[in-house]
Amino acid sequence: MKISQFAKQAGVSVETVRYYHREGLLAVPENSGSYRQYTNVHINKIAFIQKAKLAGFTLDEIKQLERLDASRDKDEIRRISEDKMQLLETKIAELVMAQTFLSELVLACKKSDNEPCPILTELRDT
Amino acid sequence: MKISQFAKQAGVSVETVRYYHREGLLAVPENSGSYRQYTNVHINKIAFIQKAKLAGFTLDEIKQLERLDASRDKDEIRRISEDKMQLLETKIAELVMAQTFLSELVLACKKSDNEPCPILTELRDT
DNA sequence: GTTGACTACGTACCTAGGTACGTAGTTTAC
DNA sequence: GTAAACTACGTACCTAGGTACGTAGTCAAC
Repeated sequence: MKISQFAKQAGVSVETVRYYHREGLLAVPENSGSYRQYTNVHINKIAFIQKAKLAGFTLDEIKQLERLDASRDKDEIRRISEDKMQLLETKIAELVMAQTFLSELVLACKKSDNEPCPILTELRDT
Repeated sequence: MKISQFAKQAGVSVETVRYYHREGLLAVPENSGSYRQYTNVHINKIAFIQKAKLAGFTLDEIKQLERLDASRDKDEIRRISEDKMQLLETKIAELVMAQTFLSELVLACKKSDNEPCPILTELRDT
């Protein structure tokens, strides 16, 4: 299939497909005539990229995972995955703290009557 | 005090101070002689910005909060804060899903013996 | 045989929050 | 009185993951 049908099936934009080509994430398919012919191989590859993104990997890391897969370097794949989990852990903790902080402020704001909003005074003074 | 001492006390870089000036987040202090004189007012303002960042607000939103504070618009401040909490909620849920997914994969990888690493095969097939 | 849709390619632009650099003026130390 | 350090200002650059646009080629339909 040609690029626009492929992009539609893969659930990304044509520009994104080209971007992945440029970044070396997605092999450029052979031409059939003047245009590139995309196949299920490419669909699967895009699906893999999307899933790895959902798992928190960056595009660079996804490229790296592919290389390690090719070289069957299981230990390194696991190391990278564990690092990523640690990073997710940290980010989650940060966001939870922000959320807790903010929810306390909003609660205080609801309780306050005609005083100035505690959200800003707390941010200023705590 | 002059900008470099101020930046040090505020815990940001000189470039960041200037950036905040450019973005209209931090008022440019009066000159004393040829150079700007920073005071505790500016220190407090930077501290406020840092805390609001920790609470998950973007610099644009922090500017907006200041304006609403000046106009004493408590309802709008609370609305923005609740929106932000919702956004934090969503982001946290996404990260937790990524983390859960990844931890299952790493666990499967540890259990596997001489098979190919399940992390990549799962990403490919699930 | 020309219009419209599609493709390929290259380059610029976008957000967010800065960072870095070059130039020119000023102040401080010796 | 001059060299080092500091300041002000403007502009360019950075990451990440794309998006948008301009040009030129190609293909199918009418």
